[in-house]
Amino acid sequence: MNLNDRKLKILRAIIKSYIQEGEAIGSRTISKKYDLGISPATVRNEMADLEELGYLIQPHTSAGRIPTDKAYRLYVNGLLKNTESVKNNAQIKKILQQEINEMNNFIRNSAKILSQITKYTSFAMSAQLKECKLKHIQLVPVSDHKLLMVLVTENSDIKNVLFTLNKPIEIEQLNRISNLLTDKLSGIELKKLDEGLYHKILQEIYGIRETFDDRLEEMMVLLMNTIHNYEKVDLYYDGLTNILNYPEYSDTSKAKELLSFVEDKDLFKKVLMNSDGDDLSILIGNENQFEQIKKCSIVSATYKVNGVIIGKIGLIGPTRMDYKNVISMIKGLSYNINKIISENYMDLARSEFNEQKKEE
Amino acid sequence: MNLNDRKLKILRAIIKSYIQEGEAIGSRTISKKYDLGISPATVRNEMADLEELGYLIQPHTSAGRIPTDKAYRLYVNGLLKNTESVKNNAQIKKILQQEINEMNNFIRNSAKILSQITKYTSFAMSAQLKECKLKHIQLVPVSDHKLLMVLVTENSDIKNVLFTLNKPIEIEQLNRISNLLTDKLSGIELKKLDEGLYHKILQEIYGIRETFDDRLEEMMVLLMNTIHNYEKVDLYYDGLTNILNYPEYSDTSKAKELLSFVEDKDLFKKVLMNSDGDDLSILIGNENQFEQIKKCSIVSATYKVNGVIIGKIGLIGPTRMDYKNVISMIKGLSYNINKIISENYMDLARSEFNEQKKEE
DNA sequence: GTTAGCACTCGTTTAAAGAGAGTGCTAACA
DNA sequence: TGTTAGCACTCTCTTTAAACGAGTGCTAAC
Repeated sequence: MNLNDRKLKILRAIIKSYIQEGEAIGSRTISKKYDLGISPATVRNEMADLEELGYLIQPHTSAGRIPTDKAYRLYVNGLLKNTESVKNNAQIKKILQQEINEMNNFIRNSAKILSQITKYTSFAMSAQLKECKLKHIQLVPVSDHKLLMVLVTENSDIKNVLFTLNKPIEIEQLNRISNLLTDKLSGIELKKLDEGLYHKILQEIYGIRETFDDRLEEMMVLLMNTIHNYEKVDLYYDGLTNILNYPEYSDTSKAKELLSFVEDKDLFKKVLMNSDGDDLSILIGNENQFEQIKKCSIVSATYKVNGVIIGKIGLIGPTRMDYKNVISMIKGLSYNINKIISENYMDLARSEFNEQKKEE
Repeated sequence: MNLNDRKLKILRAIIKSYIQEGEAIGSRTISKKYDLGISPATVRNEMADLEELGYLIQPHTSAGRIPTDKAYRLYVNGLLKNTESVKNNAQIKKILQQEINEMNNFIRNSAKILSQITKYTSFAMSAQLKECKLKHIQLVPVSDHKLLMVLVTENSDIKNVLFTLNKPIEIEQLNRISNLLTDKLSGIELKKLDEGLYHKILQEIYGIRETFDDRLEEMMVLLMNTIHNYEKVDLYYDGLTNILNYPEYSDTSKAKELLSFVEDKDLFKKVLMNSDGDDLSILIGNENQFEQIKKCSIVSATYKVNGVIIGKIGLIGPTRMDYKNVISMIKGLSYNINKIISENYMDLARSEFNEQKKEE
């Protein structure tokens, strides 16, 4: 038994209907609404076949049928081939108009708008520091025994790390050390900064000036430890309560199960870090690793600087998600995000910048 | 008609029962469980009086009675007089054991633990930048046209602000400007930094060195604008889904109403900023300003550095909140937070520091 | 002032009946 | 051989009615 053209048409009709209505659909409705020119009885036969093939299930005898994860996967794969991406959506254009200064805010705002448009729960995750190359290191005094290290990566990402010192240190010395660290460490991928490289760099430094700074070694050790322990990945979500709009979660205990899962950032980070690094990743129902979200789908896209993935943005919702809309939205969004990031962080021409230039 | 001793006892019994069970309570149960030595009929008479006085209401004729906001207020005021605060709670002590480097993380963790202990939704809010005095300013290059300004306040709070420049600037110059800004602006309350003071400072600077830096004025303007527009207050919450445990919110639409309200950080910030600056603030039901949370109570405490309030931490839950427990928890928590903050950020002796010292 | 007794109220639970949607199967049709 | 009408059957959801029960307010007695 094969998926002939008619079966496909019927399946698509069922999927579309279920995505919209959220209720099992019967043969009569299919043949009437989606006029395929065949009678309910014929549709019934085909539906029985589709069930046998694993694309449909019946919640109970006298109900209609609903699509399985397998059906959604087929449907989504079909959608992905005819890649349409919304580039001119008015709401997505709002994102373009944002004043973007801080990357984090920009991404968060984008996620917020995404959830508002789609009515699903959106999220945004930054990449791990380890994946990045350093560009600049600056030490800033905070109090006598507290010291802030600002790490600027080549993607123009900024990380703050606070230290506790055992004795105060003067600003001039901080600046000298900052410059030295920047000089020696810029361009190096943080994950490569292991014991070996660390000693090599220290050697180099001592090679230049025999007795430079008694605090330098302490700083280097702290820096090393920090980078090795810095697993922190920012995770942000918005529109959590959108989940409560869907009848799937009208039962509070079901809603709680899902919301608790999403609220647990560590858990949710695992989900996202395990999803592949494709530009567009779609995980449908059982394709998810964790039990609590096996009735959900997650659609996410990456955003990049210099071709390096620096984060993910996407949506989570019920498996009967409006994939068509969601995919084109997220494609359009990530296209725009990447465009804006490169305009802003690659120091290319930027409208605002050009305007200011004229006035000089 | 007055609130005599017996009425008070009965009212307290009803409140305690309702807080625990969440269900209207009748005269029979009161007289049996809380053996006050009076019959149900007598309790009934008193309950009728209490209803007339506005302390109780009946959901419907044949139901028991539940306390009104007025009753909770009376009860809470009573609790506040006999100030007990949990200082030795094992779970709160966990907070003491945290490794605290960054203030934000420390406060967030504390809020997280608070929600885990109490099973309500916790929040933590940082104070506005404007309220603080500056201690150090450091400019850090991010890219050719991006510049990071790190502001360190006297409370050792750290704020990052990103600028877009219209032409690149060298590191040496950045450091010089940083030093100058720090020199001139440290100790000044940010909200006092208005047009007048700004010009005065610029004059002073030009007085010292006639032509110092052509970029200095640009920096000052940016700084000014930033500080004036920097309304950002961090708001964090945890245990959002705890709300779903309470029968009050077993109806998804009710849950959604409340959760959406809390999720809207701007709205929730307003609530918190309007609450008084007392060490402990309790808003019960209708005492709240916004319709969406008039069936909730909010209990919050402040935390301080140098006597200046730098944030609030607290809980939101149904009006039948376990005030007794919550109050003592939050009191104990804020006591410990303040203790830890002063130990860490006032550069007083700290155990870890002392241990390190020995090894020298 | 307190309490037992009792009629009354009203939401909740339980059971039964009915409606409705949809199916699978059979037999007839093109 | 594929398609379709007809029909009995299944199962959930809704409706209706009855019984239940918790709690009250009032009255009269203690």
